[in-house]
This record gives sequence, C-alpha cells and structure tokens, in this order.
Amino acid sequence: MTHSEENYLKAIFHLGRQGTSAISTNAIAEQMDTKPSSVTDMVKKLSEKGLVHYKRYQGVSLTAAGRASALAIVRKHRLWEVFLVEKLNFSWDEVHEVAEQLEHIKSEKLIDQLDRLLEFPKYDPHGDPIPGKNGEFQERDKQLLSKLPLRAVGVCVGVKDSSADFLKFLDKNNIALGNEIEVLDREAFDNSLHIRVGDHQLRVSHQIASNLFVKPNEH
Amino acid sequence: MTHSEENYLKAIFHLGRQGTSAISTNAIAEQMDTKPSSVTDMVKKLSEKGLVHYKRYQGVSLTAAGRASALAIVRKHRLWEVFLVEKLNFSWDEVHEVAEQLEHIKSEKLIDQLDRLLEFPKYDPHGDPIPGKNGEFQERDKQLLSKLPLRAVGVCVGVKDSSADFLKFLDKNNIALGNEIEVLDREAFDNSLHIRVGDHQLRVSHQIASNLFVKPNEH
DNA sequence: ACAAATTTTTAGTTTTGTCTAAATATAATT
DNA sequence: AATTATATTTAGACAAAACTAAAAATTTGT
Ligand SMILES: [Mn+2]
Ligand SMILES: [Mn+2]
Ligand SMILES: [Mn+2]
Ligand SMILES: [Mn+2]
Repeated sequence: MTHSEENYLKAIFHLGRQGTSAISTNAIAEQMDTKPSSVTDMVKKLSEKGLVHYKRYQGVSLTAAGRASALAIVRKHRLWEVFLVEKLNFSWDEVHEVAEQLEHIKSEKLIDQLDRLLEFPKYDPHGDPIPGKNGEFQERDKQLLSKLPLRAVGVCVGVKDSSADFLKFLDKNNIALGNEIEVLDREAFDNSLHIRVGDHQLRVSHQIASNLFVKPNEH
Repeated sequence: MTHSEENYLKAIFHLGRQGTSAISTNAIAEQMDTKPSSVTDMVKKLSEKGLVHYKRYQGVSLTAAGRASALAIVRKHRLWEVFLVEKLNFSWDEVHEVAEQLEHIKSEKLIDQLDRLLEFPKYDPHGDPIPGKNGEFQERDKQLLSKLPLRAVGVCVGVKDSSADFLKFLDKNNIALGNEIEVLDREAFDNSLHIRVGDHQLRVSHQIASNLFVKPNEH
C-alpha cells in the first residue's frame, strides 16, 4: 500500500467517525486538501483493492479490510506521537507533522516494540485512544466542556481540534490534560465560560469550550 | 528532496568511499538495483540541482552540497539503527531494512533528540561511524581480519558486509563487536584462518575474514 | 415538476520515476 | 588502426498521483 492510499484510508476513517453516513467525495477532498477529481480516481483504486465500498455518486465507506488498515495507521500515528512527547521532548503541538511521516513506516516488530517501550499507552498526547494490535479500541467517556452544566466539575481529557494554534493557546493559559476544570459561570450572550482550571480561573470563548473534552466527575 | 533522490545520493556517497575515482553509471545502477538508463535520468536531475558533478560519459561525483545531504542521510540511518538495537530489541541483522525507511523522515528536532536519547553514539550496530550534525566523522582505525599477521591480536570493531546472512553467521558462531580476536594459524592453500574469539576457537574462510574489521592491539 | 445550483465523474495533461530498445560514445582486443 | 565489446545515453512508453476543464448526475428551490 502506498503512502497516498494510506492517507486516503485514514481520512475516510476519520470522516466516518464524525457523521456516520456515507462519506462524500467533496468531504474527502477537503480533508486531504486535494481536488474532488483526484479523490474519485483514488477511491476507484481503493475500491478495486477491496478497501472501500463505492458506487459512483453514492459516496464511500470502508470495508472491513479498509477499516483494519486505517486502524493500523491510526495506531502507528498515535504511538509515534506518544514517543515524540515522552522520549524526545516534543510538545503536543509539534508531534502531528512528524507522526504524519512516521505512520507510514512498515515494520510490525517496530510498532510492537515501540508499544512496549512506551509501556502500552492507552491514549495519545491529545487524549485520543490508541487502537490495539487487533484494531480494538474504546472511546473514552467524555464530553465537550461547552456542554457541561453550571458548577459541574470534570477532568480535561482531550482536545477536539488539535491544531498547533489551539494547543499553543492551551499551553499559554496553563490548560493541560489531567487538569480539573469547573464551570463557574456561563455568559448567556455569547456562551463564553468562566472556568476554574486547577487553582487558577479564566474566561474562555464558546469556540474554545467546544474544542475541549472533559470527563465529568461522578456525583 | 524526494526519497529517490536521497537514495541516489547515499548510493553515490557509499560508492565514493570504496574506490575514490569518478563513479560510473553502471556501478550506481547495480548498487541501487535499477537500470543504467534510470540512473542517467536521475543523475541529470541531481546535477541540475547542484548536488553532483556530471559530464556525460565521464561519471559522477558529489558536490559539497550533495555530500552534505548524503552525510545527513547516513547520520539518520545509523542513528535509527542504534535506536532499533538499543531501545527496541532488534538484532543487528534486522535493523537495516527498517532504517532504510526511517532515514527519510524529515525533522531536525527528531534526529537531534534521538541522538540525545541514545547518548550521542559514535558508532552504529555494525561498527560504522555516525556523522555528526555538521557532517564531520572520523573513520575508525581498523583493518580487515584477513590482513592481520599471524599471532596478532585485535578487537572486532566492524563488518564490511552487513548483509543479514553474514550477520546471522557471526551470531551463530558467537562473534560480536567488542570480542578479542587472535589469528592462530593461516592455511596457505585457501587463506582460511584458525582464530580465537574470546575464549573459543574456530576456523573461518578467507571470505569471512575479509569481511570482518578488527582494531589491532598496540604492541 | 422543472430549472438552477451543487456534487461528482470523465477526459485529457503534467510530473516523477521507472522501464525497454535503439543509438552513440568509450574501452579493449586483435 | 580497425574491429569488437562494453558502457552510457537517448528516445519513447508506462504507471502513479496529482491537476484543469468540461460533462453528467444529483440535489435543491421555486
Ligand atoms: Mn496527529
Ligand atoms: Mn494525536
Ligand atoms: Mn544499514
Ligand atoms: Mn549500519
């Protein structure tokens, strides 16, 4: 499988996890920053290889084989991200670009041993779950901060947008995975929040709050 | 720079370290397991980019820029090989194939941090020197075992042929880097040697002996 | 239901890296 | 020096992955 084929499978997989319906050519093109006509070409090839279901004009979805391949790539991507943060002193906003390259390295032993070296991590630096060797993975019980009721308390466990810009914003404001977050107040006008993170307080826009995942505390 | 361009530069660099003359199209083709016509095409492109000196029918050599690029790739290749052996439990006959992939990953921080994680190794698992960040590297003082005089003692410091077959042969016969080797006898007929490796003895063919590097003991 | 807008596909090009077959230059041999 | 052999380059083709522009199918709006 080529790098390009792998990237398409991964894109289709990620789009499939958002909305559950069939995935459109345009959506894939946008995700991959390419043209719809290129997508059509590639989707045909993936279909020939039995990796996606495809009927023209009807969108695509992954076959079992395609899903397995996509999960393998996601597993590699996230393990490498952990490696970069834990062993090579990368910050969480720097890892994605390099992991995009490393995810294509082909060696089963490499990835199994990397998993061992990292002591079998369950989540990547952005809080996303790392699929196991056989593709199994459990999404964490989490909620967008913006959906939390007033006075609710939770632990920050992930980001929805993992762009460098957003991650650097979080760093600058001392918000990190594992922090306790409490919703102190919600501004009705723009849905911005007044929150407590650990022992400091700040105001965050709705856009910020709707890109932060928290695991609500049991009560 | 593409993977293919990088592979050509590396091949030219390695050929240049054997014989010092201009490197022939055919030699590159053989080294890269491709056709001479493909080499000509690529060499033209590398020449356009100022990475090799090239006049048709006269062979190629690296420019300063080309040499620097080649050294950067060799550095990455060998650091990754150390990583695979030291951190991921690979044996020295398994690392090359994976390093061929990893050497193309682009990230300066990645390779600097990898260097640090490995505690700035000077040599790779096959005894080959690892170029520094600025391309500087010192070839070790070493000699082929086959060239050693009778009764001479040395330390095994490298292999010339690092094919999996040869490396597995060495493993099987308990010959490893760092072992002390003494030449006990030389058979005039076929130049095979009777040697001592640490505390065991064995006979090795001339072909074996001429692919093992030793650092002769001062006397 | 029909026209307009949007989405998707097709057709034809481009770039990169490879190949085969043929032509040309260099090297070796008589 | 001429012939033969070898090495190298050119010419033309191909596959992969992208693109643009145009055609076709689908969806939307009235
Ligand atoms: Mn990522
Ligand atoms: Mn991630
Ligand atoms: Mn190697
Ligand atoms: Mn090596």
